[in-house]
Amino acid sequence: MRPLIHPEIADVPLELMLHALADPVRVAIFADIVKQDCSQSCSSFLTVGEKQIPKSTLSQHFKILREAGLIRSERRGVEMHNTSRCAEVDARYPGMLAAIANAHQIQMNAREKTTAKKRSTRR
Amino acid sequence: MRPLIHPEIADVPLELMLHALADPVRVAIFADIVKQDCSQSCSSFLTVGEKQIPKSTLSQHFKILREAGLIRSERRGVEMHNTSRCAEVDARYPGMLAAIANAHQIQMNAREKTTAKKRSTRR
DNA sequence: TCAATAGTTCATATTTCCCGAACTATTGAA
DNA sequence: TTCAATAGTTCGGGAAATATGAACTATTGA
Repeated sequence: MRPLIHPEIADVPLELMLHALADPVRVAIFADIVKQDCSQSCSSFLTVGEKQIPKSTLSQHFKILREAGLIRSERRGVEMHNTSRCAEVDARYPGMLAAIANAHQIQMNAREKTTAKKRSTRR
Repeated sequence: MRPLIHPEIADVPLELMLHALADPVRVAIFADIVKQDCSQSCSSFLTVGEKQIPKSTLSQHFKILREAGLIRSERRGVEMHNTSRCAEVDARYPGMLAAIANAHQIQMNAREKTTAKKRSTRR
């Protein structure tokens, strides 16, 4: 099993970061890791929203976030300890990750509202 | 020839916007349109950086930016008039596009420096 | 009416992505 | 130590998304 790759932020093209966040599952995972910036095992994301994510897919998603310099993953016994690298990224690209995480939250809130409305009108 | 689509910002998933910007050519085009927020024809981007972009590819790129709600394209005679929709996006997701455009600029500056260094060391 | 210019659409070859199956690594128990 | 359980990774191949040449459309100016 090859070692995990954690690139220097300076070596990550901006597009790679944006690509990593340009997926509903990954941006949700990332926003979650940022919010409660303590450990987060991979398997705690086997369901994201309503969706079930297969283990192998999840592993790929974490790899993409990792190699985009957005998170750091360390083994802690049998499971993984994932933390965000926000501070490092922020030093290079100020405010970007915060703005994206914030946007994600805004979108979630907007969705919450519309699904609540749908429920109340029996749709 | 079917009419161009300009969705409401509220109808564009955040991921679609990020996806649109997660490409080196598109983020360069977008940053340029934002910077000098006057007209920018499509064909003014037939070369981006060092790269030659085929016309058909460029057309796809503009379509993706447009349908992600990031730009507005209007016909002006024989060519296209592209403007950013930053203000509208900003109303929903404050600061996000500015932070990304800024990040792109920072990356460009960093690259400028390293290529200058390479040139000076005869590489 | 025609040629020139700017962009779009279509077809398809290529690339990327998803996910089941098999594998690896760590731990705790027998 | 061996074994079972748990957490994650890797691999392979089918599905989906991209890139681009060729053909097309729309507008203008001669």
